Amino acid sequence: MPKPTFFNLPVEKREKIINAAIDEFAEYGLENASTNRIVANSGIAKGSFYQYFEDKQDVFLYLLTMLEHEKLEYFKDKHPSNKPMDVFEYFRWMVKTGMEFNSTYPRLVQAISRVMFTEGLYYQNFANIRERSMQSLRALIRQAIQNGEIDPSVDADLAVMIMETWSNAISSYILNEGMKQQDIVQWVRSAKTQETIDKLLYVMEYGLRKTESDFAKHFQGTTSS
Amino acid sequence: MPKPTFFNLPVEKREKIINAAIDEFAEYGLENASTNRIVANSGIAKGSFYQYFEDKQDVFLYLLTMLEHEKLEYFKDKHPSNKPMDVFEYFRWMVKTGMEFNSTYPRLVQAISRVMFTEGLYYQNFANIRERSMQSLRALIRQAIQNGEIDPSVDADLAVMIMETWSNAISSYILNEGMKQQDIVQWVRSAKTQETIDKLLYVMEYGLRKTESDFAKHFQGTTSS
Amino acid sequence: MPKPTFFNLPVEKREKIINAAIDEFAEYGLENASTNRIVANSGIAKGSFYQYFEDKQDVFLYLLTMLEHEKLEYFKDKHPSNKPMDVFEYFRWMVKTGMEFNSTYPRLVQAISRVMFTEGLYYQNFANIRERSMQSLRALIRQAIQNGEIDPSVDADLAVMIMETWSNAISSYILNEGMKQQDIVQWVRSAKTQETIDKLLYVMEYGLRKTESDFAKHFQGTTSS
Amino acid sequence: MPKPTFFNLPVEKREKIINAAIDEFAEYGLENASTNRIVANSGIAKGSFYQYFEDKQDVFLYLLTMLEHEKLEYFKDKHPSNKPMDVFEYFRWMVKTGMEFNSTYPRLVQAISRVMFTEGLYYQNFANIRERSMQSLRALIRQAIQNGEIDPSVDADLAVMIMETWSNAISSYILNEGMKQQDIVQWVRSAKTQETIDKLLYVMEYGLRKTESDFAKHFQGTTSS
DNA sequence: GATGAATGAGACTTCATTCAT
DNA sequence: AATGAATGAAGTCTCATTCAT
Repeated sequence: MPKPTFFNLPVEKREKIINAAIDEFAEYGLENASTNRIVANSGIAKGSFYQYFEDKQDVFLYLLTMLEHEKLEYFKDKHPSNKPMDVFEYFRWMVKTGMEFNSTYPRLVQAISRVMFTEGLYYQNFANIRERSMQSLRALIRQAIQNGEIDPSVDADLAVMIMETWSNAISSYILNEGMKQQDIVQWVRSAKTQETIDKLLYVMEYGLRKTESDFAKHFQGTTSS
Repeated sequence: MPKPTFFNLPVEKREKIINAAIDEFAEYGLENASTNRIVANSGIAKGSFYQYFEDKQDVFLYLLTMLEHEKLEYFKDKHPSNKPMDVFEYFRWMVKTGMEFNSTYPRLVQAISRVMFTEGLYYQNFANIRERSMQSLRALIRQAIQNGEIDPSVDADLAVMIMETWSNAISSYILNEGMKQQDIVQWVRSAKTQETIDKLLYVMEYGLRKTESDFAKHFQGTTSS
Repeated sequence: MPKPTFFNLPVEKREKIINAAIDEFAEYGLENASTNRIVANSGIAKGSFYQYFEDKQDVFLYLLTMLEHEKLEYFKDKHPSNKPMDVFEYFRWMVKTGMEFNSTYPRLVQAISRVMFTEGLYYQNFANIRERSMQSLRALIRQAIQNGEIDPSVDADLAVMIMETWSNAISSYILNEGMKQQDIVQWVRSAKTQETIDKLLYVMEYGLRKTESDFAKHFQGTTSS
Repeated sequence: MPKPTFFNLPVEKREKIINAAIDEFAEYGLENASTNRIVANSGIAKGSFYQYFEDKQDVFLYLLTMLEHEKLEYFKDKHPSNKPMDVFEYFRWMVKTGMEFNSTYPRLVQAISRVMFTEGLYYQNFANIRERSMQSLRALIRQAIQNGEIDPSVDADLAVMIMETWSNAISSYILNEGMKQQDIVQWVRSAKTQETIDKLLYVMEYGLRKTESDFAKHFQGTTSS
């Protein structure tokens, strides 16, 4: 985490540094990011960087908490407080709200995705964060299986993996396409984009949902650990 | 491609170099791979490396063609020649055979996946290879929609993306889990692993397959370009 | 041009670096100059070199501007303001003042001459500088032909080439001999050296000067483009 | 000098090697010439090179003797046996025949000039060769002064330097211009080129020749060592 | 005699980090 | 608190030369 000196800086300067860092990570990843370029693009001195942060990774970790914080705020505002939702409705709301959020901070999301996907596995610190967000999804799904919303013959762990995969896939698909647009926020909220998301989610949901499907017949008595 | 000098080397030496390269790419990706470490782990002189290859990327490209070649051989042997299959049966066969193949060359597959996923976007050369393999899948799916095997209200491009996503997700899931096992080949062929794959494929298939599902009702008249 | 960091250095250090660079270029030329040796002889770290300069050529370009600057200053002081001079008097003054200047900065001049003569042709940057100084000479000579000071049957371009050749020849002759002397400045200003220069110039002048020479008879009606 | 193995080679192979070497030296000079490229362009093995020659310099020295040999042959054939000539006539004949020779072996001459001018000073071996050719010129001039053909107030050493300078200047001027032509041999022998050479020589000659010039008056009683 | 693989020194350059001012 | 010069390790790549086959 940044040192106190960083938070004593005037907001403008802080933002300049953060933006330079975001651009650097988005472009080069964490390992290949150059602190030299970051300070050059921030207009701060080399030494100052090390008075604000421990090192490169420290900056990145801060971006990560920034993202978490912003995401929390964003979701808090949008939470459909009183409607009762089944797990798929909930997941759809989560994914769609996530997309909206991503389109609001596209560079930040891009930078962090870039690093998490490519180098995240090798940094212990990141593994923890990933694990945390997975656990809440797993709890949700266990509940859904108990509620009879998800076919019980589908393994809970598999279901988590499936939903996580979809969440990531949709995210990166939307972000990639969106970066080509002029106004990404508007594009994400457009009817056509929303329909695309709906279709993707529907395909997933239809595969998972408990029906009088053949699923049980196919896999009866084989539930895995 | 490697220079002729490389192919004149004794097999042992060649394999030592290749293995060192695979380990390096698997661990660090392409950009961050260190030729210094490769030569150190190969037990060859720094100058020798450049008598065998143009540069780092040259080595990687060779691994790529190696993989393509081995995969082709592997699939050729296993092709179920005379059975008529629908697209899902075909896909299931492809994915399963792919898994088996991957478990036979796990390090190589891991190294290449690592690079292709994370840095592939930035190298024009790789984009072409990726595009080539996507096209055959796209043709397959167009055919399947015409044959009435896939719900036509699902966009063909989306279906490609969905199946590709699944293929990748299953691959990396199996590979990750498999690397923890003692005998990865045996583990992949075990009944339980095969069942897991089946479940994942089934969920996908059930989402996509043309049924009297609500899919058409949901999205009728909205088919996008 | 050097980076600002270079000019912030204490004078001593700057001179140590510059001297090491001059020695290196004088000894090895530009292409073969070794930054390794330069830093070793400067007593600076390898990385520091690249905080002061872009690269080798950057250092050399700086030496070039240094020379131009010093030369300008030197000539400004010595300009014989009010005497009217014909082209040969002017050329003699220029050459002699040039020799004096060279003897003041012999190593620098030597280093730069070395590079300009041998590698100058291959660097576009240098070609321009050379061209610039030639043009003023050409203008001078055209004028002299019009004034009847130079035999018009000598081609103007040839005359330029002749005078340039002489200027260079005298320069390198004097510099070579001078480097063997203890006190080069004093040696250049000695009566004997000055007489040698006079003789060389005289031979050239006598060949070019318009007289009732046989020149016109030899080449009448044959003036080439 | 090349080892005996070299001279046992079939002529074709020998020429291929020599031509590759000439091209390399002409392009890169001696220091920067790459034996790697020479063997590549010769189509011979790396080791073979060192069975034919000691090293790079050995090849170059051989080119030098080749040039000397060819030049001698060329001049022998063309010698105007019975005409009595004064020193200037002789010099003119020498320069013009030299030009013709150069145009017959332009690449070889170019390669050697390139190296001799730029790096020759630093190789002791070359200094000797240069000295040898200068001595014959010096003897010629001493004779000419005694014969009363050259103004005795011009120092003999200076006269040598002057004539050598001219010889070089004309050589490089003609070679440079000639390399731009389609048929360099024809171009050198053309009336116009010959006239240019004549003019240059005349200017030199007129400066040096003993006349009732002011030269003696200018420099009387000052003859230097 | 011919080959070409092997070698390690040295080329240029970038890097993250420290520390005196 | 801010600066930016200093550092040397590590990066990729080329080189001339040797030597076992």
